[in-house]
Amino acid sequence: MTSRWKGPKREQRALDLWVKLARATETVGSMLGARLAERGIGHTQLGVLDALVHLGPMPIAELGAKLLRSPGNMTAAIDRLEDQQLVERVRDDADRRVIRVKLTPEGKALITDLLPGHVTAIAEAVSVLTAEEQETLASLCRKLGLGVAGSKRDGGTSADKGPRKPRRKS
Amino acid sequence: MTSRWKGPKREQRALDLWVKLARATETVGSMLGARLAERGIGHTQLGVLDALVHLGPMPIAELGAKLLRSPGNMTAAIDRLEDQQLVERVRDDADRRVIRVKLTPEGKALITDLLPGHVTAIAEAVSVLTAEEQETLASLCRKLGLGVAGSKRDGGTSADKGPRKPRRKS
DNA sequence: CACGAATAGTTCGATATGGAATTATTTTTC
DNA sequence: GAAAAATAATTCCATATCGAACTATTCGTG
Repeated sequence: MTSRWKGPKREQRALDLWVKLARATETVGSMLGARLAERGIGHTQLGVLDALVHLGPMPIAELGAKLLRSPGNMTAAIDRLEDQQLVERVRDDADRRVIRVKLTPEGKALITDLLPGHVTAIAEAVSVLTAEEQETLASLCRKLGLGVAGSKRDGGTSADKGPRKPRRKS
Repeated sequence: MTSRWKGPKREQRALDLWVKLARATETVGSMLGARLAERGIGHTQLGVLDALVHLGPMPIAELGAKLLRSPGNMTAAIDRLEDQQLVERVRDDADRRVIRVKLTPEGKALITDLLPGHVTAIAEAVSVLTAEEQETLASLCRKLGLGVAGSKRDGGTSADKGPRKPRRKS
């Protein structure tokens, strides 16, 4: 989008970068997504299963923080996993507000079965780049991601934090 | 997701790259999305308005091809733009199957007003990288995107093309 | 020229996602 | 210790997105 921007070179460069970055991510992402869809799970659900198998049962909020997803989204994602009997919700006795999400044997079996192929697919997708290029790309992405996320935390020009969301027409 | 993968180095590298690429894109994308949301439009809708203002009225299918979106998605996106009176549908007389999407004066005003700030936001977001880094990143993303998209076109191991979508449990 | 294939859009059902309001349960503060 | 503030999760609403089925129209071929 927004091709041929007739602004300063600095903006042309930024725009060009953003278009290519978004395209590449979307292309790889939808390819991986197609694989996962065959097993009936999405990116976020994979993330949940992966976190659970590697780190053990954990509260929903913690999963949300790790995967950068909203609470409502996590509830929905876990609902679907629960529908498929891949995870179960376990109320925490110490703090009864929290619910720990736990892999079922089926869930564990699925993620164990799925991960190797998923990683292989990623490796294949990025194999158009040399090892060195991959490392360069990863490093630049890291810098970019951290930079943007960091400046988002404090870079605001207005110092207040009150809710100021204009409600769109119903 | 899928941190600490204990596979071959090649896969570790690929996984690390994918995680960082996806994160960076998502971070920048949601930041830009927040800006656009204040004006009531999403990424795809911006893409539509942008294409129309730069290239003139065009059929829905053409927009879909440019923006890599499904037909159904385009219909929905244009519905919303039409609700806001930013575009209008014009039936083509020569070929009555096609509908040309056309900017309204309001739509033209909005996109004209919106683009400069959008590009500035992108430039700010990527400003953590030097000009050279931006160019390197863009070039690697281009190579990656083209490589994956290209191999997707022919890389299939099975030569048939029949519909073989296993229907998930309703 | 009629019929079947192709093409443009839409509709429908499902998942994905965020944000605001709500409920339940702590924790904090006076 | 009770009211207030904070926190965990859910619910509700709107948008986003895809794929498959469907409708309308055009094209291609015998």
